[in-house]
Amino acid sequence: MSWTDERVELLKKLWAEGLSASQIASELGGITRNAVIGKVHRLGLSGRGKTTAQQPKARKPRATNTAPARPRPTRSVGNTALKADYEPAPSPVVVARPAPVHELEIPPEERATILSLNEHRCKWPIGDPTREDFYFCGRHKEAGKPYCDHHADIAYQPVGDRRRDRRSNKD
DNA sequence: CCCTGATTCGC
DNA sequence: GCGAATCAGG
Repeated sequence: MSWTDERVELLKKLWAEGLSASQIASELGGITRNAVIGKVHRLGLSGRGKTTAQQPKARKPRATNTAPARPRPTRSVGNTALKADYEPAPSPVVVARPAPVHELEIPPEERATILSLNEHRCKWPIGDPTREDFYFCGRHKEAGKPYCDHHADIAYQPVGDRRRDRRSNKD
């Protein structure tokens, strides 16, 4: 992708609005946060209020010449599997109905937004996806699974055997 | 570990 | 000009 006028404008706008580089990167799509930051600097609009002012410490040595020895294994961009990749429930037998927001509180620090959601966080949706206060469970889970143990339990109840102890019917 | 922006420098 | 790699920090 290239920096078309449109994309640059959007970048300026979002940056001005205070979005983080990674957020902007995902908004623009097909770009990494590094690209965004790099562009921001080139445009001369860095230093957006508060940031970690950096001091000219010992710069890194860097490869001294045409070093092809640089291992660069397809760096997977942070939050790749989001938005479009989101799957409600892989289970063919049970529909994981997002529970109402009330009764279902995950500590804010543990919640996952579209941006912090990753391979290690539970993708159980909480709340109404159309609302701003929507979020994902986000608790740590085993890699490879979509949900944390708790929510996996709910999502995978066998159809003919699902009504097990619903206790308080909380999430 | 997750994230943030800042900087360097090979391309 | 671009942006990955790296750095420094939260």
